[in-house]
Amino acid sequence: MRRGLLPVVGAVIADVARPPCACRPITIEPELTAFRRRVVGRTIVAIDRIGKRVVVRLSSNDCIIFEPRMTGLVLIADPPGAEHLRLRVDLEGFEQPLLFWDRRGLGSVRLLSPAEYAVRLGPEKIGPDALTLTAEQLQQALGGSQREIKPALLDQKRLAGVGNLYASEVLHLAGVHPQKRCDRMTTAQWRRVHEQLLHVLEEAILYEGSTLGDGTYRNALNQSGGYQNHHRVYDREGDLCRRCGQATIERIVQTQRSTFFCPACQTKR
DNA sequence: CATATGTCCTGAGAGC
DNA sequence: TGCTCTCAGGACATAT
Repeated sequence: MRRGLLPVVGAVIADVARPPCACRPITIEPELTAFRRRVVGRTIVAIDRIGKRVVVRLSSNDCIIFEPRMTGLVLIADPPGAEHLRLRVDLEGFEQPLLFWDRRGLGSVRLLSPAEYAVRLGPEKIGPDALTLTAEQLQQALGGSQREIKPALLDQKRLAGVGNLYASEVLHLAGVHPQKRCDRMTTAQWRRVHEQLLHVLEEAILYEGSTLGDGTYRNALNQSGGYQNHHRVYDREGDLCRRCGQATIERIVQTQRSTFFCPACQTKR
């Protein structure tokens, strides 16, 4: 999503509007009048990412934080539908505005000053990023926990950027059972989890994400991803494991979230 | 402090 | 066919 938005770096914001929407409004902070006053005329100097959020850095040093959650999209293309368009950011000299579209409306858009950013998205709130931390940092972040590894991988305060789908995929390739307790993992197992964390995320980025059955995820140009065709366990309950070719994929629930795994490839030991 | 649970939202799909 | 019900999961507030 972030990479697809890079073409708007250098653009000047001309206006911001909240298109009329029959659905319940999402969180936009501050309210639109103040939001507009602080962004119109500013230049987009960078598009960054912190954990799962898109960070649009402005020449004022303020940042627009897009938090898409499951169904939110940040687009520089026509959205998937006319409904559920939540915010439009017009750019000088650009045909296409920057859009925030969110079918379920659990996402948000926030304009943060550097001081607000430091508090709300500081290291207390967002842990080291999954794409850049070392195996030692991963073990340091989660190794002392008594929780099961799979829910621990989703704790954004300790490790940023891993979602439910990818947690299952990573553990399958690492050969680690999702119910394995963090404090009972060996250093070799942490190294394998770290290795597959990078591998899965980099591959998923290469394929532009996973567009599941409901068709929600699209890249910044409103194109489908392709990684769903490479899933080894996610949403494959009852199907044959692609790794061992023997066992079938099982589904369990951990802290209210689905987990998929192969009972043969992923040992509890 | 460390974890777990309830909540928000909409539309797809299941089951009748 | 059309209705109701369940479920999907990311982050945060609240509970244990």
